[in-house]
Amino acid sequence: MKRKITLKQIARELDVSISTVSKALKNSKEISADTIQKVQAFAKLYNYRPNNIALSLKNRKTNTIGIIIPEIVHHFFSKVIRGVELVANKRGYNVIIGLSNESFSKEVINMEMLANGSIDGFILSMSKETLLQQDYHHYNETMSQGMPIVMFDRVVSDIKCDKVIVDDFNGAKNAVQKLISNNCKHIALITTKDYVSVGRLRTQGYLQALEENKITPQAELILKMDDTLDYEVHLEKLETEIEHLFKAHKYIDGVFAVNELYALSAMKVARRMGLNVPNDIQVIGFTDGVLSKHSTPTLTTVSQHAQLMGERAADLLIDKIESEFSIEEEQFQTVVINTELVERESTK
Amino acid sequence: MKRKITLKQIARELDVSISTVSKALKNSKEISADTIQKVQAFAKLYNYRPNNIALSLKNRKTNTIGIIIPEIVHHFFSKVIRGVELVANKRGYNVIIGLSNESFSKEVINMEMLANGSIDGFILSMSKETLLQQDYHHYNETMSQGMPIVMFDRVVSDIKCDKVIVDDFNGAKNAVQKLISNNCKHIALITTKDYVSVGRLRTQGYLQALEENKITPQAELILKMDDTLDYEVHLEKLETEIEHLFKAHKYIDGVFAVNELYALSAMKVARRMGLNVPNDIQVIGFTDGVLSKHSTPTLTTVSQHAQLMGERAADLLIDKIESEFSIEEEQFQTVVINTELVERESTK
DNA sequence: TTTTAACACGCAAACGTTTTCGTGACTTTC
DNA sequence: GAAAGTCACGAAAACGTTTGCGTGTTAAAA
Repeated sequence: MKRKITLKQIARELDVSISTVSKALKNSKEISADTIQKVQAFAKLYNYRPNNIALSLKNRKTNTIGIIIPEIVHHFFSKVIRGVELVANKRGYNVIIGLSNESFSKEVINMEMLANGSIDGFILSMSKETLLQQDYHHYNETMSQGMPIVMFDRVVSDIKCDKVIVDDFNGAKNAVQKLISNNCKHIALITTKDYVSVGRLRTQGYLQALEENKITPQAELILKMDDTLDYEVHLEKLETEIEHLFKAHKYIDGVFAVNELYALSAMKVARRMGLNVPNDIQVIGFTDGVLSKHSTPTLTTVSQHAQLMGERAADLLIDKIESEFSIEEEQFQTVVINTELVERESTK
Repeated sequence: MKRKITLKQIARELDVSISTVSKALKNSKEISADTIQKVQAFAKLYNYRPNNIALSLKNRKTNTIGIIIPEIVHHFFSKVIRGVELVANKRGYNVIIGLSNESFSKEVINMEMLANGSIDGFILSMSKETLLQQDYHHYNETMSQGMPIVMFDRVVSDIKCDKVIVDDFNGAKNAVQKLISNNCKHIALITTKDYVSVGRLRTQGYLQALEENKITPQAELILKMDDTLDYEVHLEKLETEIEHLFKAHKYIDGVFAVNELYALSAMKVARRMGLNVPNDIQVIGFTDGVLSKHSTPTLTTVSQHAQLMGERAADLLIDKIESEFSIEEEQFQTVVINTELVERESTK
C-alpha cells in the first residue's frame, strides 16, 4: 500500500534536487545525460506520473470540463455526453458530470460545486425549473468570473454565451411538410407547454408548414401536455388525452409529436382504436431515442444528432478555454445543428 | 472578467494576513469579533469560495470519484451513473466519467488519466475487450497505489476488490421457472458467448431451472450470439439466427433472452412468423431497459435495479475512502443485488 | 596564471489553502 | 512595578509541480 511516488521522493532517493528531477524528466539540456538517464530509469521503475492536482493548481488549469444536464437516463442526454466525452478526451480533457434532475436548486448547487476551481468550463442544458423561474443569476455569476459556458438544446436568449442548438423550427416544419406531402389533411400536434423553448419552436414549425400549404391550423388539433408531472402519471394522462383528441376528431390522419414518448403513445392509442399506422394515420416524432427503432411499427423521426451536438459543444468550449486572447472580445456564437428526417414505418 | 477572489487578495485588501482571513472565515476564536465580522462581510460581498484544487492538494483528497463504463448510451449504465451520482452528491463528492467504449486500451488510458490524483477512488465495469484479454494489470497497479476500486456487474474473481453484482444466476433461474410454471415445455435460450461472466451465469440459471423441473436441456435450443460485432450487423444476424431456431424447432413455446434486444428480436421474429406472444410463445428478457415498457407486447423482464447498484457501489467506495484505518485489513465485500421479475404482456 | 565561458545543478517562488507555533501588546495579579 | 497570563494576529510550512535565476566547478581561452 504505497502512495504514488512524487518528485520529492525520487529526488531524495537519487540524492539530487527536486528541480533536477523535474528537468531530467523533461529532457532539459540543463541536465547531464547521465543524470537524465538515471532519473528516467528510476521514474519508469516506480511508474512516476505527475500529480494532476498539483499541476492544476500551478497552471490554474484543470483540463476538465463540467457538464450539467437535467437527467442522464435519457437517450438524448447520454448521447450528448458521449459526444462531449469523445472530443474532450481527444483534446486531453476529462469530463465531470452533474445532474440537476430538472431542479433549479440542484443546478445551482452543482454549478457552485464545480465552479470553485474544479473545472475550466461548463457545458450545460437548463433544467425545466430554471426555465420556469427564469432566474439565471448563477449563469451570469459564473461567467463573470471568467468561466466559459456553452449551452445546448435548452437555451435562453437572455444568457449571452456560446450555444449549440438544434434547428427545431425547420425540423418540425419539414416533418409536418412530409406528412402533408404524404397526403395528410388533418395533422394533430402533440407538444408540451410553451415554457421550454424547443417546444415552442417546434410548434411554430408545425404552424409554418401548415401555413405554407394553405392549411388553416385548428386549435383543437393541438394538444399541449403539462410535462412537469411524474412520469407514470404523465403517461396515463397522455394516453387518455390523445384518445379524447382522436375520438373528437376522427378525421385526423397525421400526428406530429415533439418527443418520442408522445409519438409512441399516439401510435399505441391509434392501434387500440383499431386504426392502422401508417395507413389510417401517419406519425412522426421528434427525437434521437431508441424506442423509435424498435417500436411496432417503427417510428419516423426527426433526428437531432445528439452526439454531434455534444461534440460541437465540447469543441466550442475547449476553443474558448484555450484562446485566452479573445477574453475581452466576447464574441459568442450559436451553432445550429441541422435535423434529419429518418423515415421508418410510421409514415408512407 | 475578474478571476475568482482568493484569500491573498482579501488579506491584502483588508490589510491583514492570509492566515487571519482563513481563520476569520472559520470563526476561529483566535480572531477578534471585529475582524471576523469585517472579513466575512468582505468575503460575502465578493462571493469568496475556497479553491477546490488547492484544498485537494493540501488535503490529498479530491472528493471526487471516477466511474469508468464501457458505454453511456445504454439504459443500464446510465441508471447506474444516476445512482452513483445520487449518493456521491449526497455525501459531498463529484463524479467524473470515463468511457472505455468496450476497448481495453481506452480503459487503461482513462484509468491512468484519472489515477494521477484526480480522484479518490474508482467505480467501474469492465470492457468486453478486457474481459476477453484477461489482462488486469491496470486494476492491480491502481489498487497497489492505494486507490480503492469498486467493480459492478461485469466482474472477475481474479481481481480482489469490492464488488456489486446482480444475482444473475437466480434471476435467470426464476425467469425460466416462471416460464415453466406458465406451462412452457420447450424453452429456448438466447445468450452471448461465455466470456462475459453475466452471460455465463444466466445460462447456468437457465440450466438449473430446467434441471430442477426434470427437463432435459437441449443444446439445439441454446443460441449463443457473438456480441462483439457491430450493432447493425449484429441485429440482422440475430434475427436470422432466431428465425432459424424457431423454424427448426417449431415446438418452442418459451424464450429466455439474456438482454433486452435479444428478447425484442425474438418477439419480432415470432410475430413475423405469425406466432402470437404470449399465446404461442412466451418471452422473458433480462434487462433494466426502456424498450420493454413500450414494446408490443410489453416485455416481461428480470429487472437488475441498476440505479440501486450504482448507489450501493458509491456507498461502498466512499465508505472505503473514508475509513483510512482499514487500510491494512483488506476486507473486500461483494454486494449481491436481488433481481425482480417484472411481469408484463409477453408472458401469461 | 588569470579570465571567461560552459556546464550541471540547486534555490526559491508561485499556485491557494490550512494549521501549528511564535510573538508583541495588553491586562491582570501579587 | 514586575511577573504571569490573555488576546489577536502573523510567519511559515506543507501539499506537488514548474521554471527563472544564481552558483560552484571545470575546461577553454588569453
